[in-house]
Amino acid sequence: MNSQACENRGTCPAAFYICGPTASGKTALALQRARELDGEIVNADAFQLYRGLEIVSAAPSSEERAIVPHHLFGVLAPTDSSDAGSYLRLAKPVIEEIQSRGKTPIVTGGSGLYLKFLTHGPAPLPTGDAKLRSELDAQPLDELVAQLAALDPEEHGRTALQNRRFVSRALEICLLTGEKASTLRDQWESKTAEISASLRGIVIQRTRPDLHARIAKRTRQMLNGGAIGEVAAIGEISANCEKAIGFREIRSFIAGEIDRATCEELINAATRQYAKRQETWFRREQWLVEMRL
RNA sequence: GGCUCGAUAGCUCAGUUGGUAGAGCAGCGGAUUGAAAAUCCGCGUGUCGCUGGUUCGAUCCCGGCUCGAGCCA
Repeated sequence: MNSQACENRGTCPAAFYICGPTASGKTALALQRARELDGEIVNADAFQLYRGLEIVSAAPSSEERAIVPHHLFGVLAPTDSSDAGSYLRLAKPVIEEIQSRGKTPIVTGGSGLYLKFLTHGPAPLPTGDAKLRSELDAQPLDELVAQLAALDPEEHGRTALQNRRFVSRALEICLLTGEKASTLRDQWESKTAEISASLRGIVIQRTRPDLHARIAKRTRQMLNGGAIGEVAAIGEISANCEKAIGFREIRSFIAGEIDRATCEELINAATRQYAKRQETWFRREQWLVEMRL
């Protein structure tokens, strides 16, 4: 089906995207497609970018990586931070390089925002500023909301004002650029539809009971397969990297705060919730072809 | 065997001086362009153990039964 998608595009080798919720089987499918298409796999998972979290982030094994070329796995140190913009800067040259050799990049991952940047390009917005963010974090939410209302009434009107992250980001854009966040965002919005029309990819779908069973099985394999040692071995870690599902729970288990069964269930619940958010995200990406497994 | 306590949502529990019930967690739906495995919004999903009785009306009061915990034997 993707070879056909490729021909339709007329500019083979295009990139092919494999998306879907965590534990849905993206890694296995990517391997299969890569062999069929003589392709190479490019990571689009925010946490598989990190080194030292291979087990917790369910990164492809070294055996799997040996089958076809894999890119952007374990390229960041645990002390590094990442965001959608830096991912785009990392991934774009890699993808172009693969294409230049006549191979098809099989971009695989479940980080919706990262994929969005890759497929639809960055908005003309500034990178997050750590110093400004910590200043904004120190202020009460209603003050941030009031500031946003004053600087950019339109953005204020369409932002979820209970969401501190969204409010501070909107404010950050205004303060950093001296322009209105609403205007800058509109510039990006207007061009996304035509971009979507040129993209080819699939989103894996599974029934909830199936997905939940797969999550439970994978969590158990992780815990039995070295995840605890992996977390114990990690030294310094950035606040960004620390947010990997499983990391905090396993640390808590190692510290004796929770027992192993609780640790396992907490990881399962967090993973199920994440998977649900991913499904909601990808449901909106209408260019993705649904693939029921 | 006797006595006491408990039995309410998937789980842990609250509650109704008798008018068919609500929290947390789980779950479900959604938002989401630079922290995104993040952050935020919405939704209660129920034979109130079973069975008789009292009552206009019982999840609540009374009797019996079942199961569980504890105490005494």
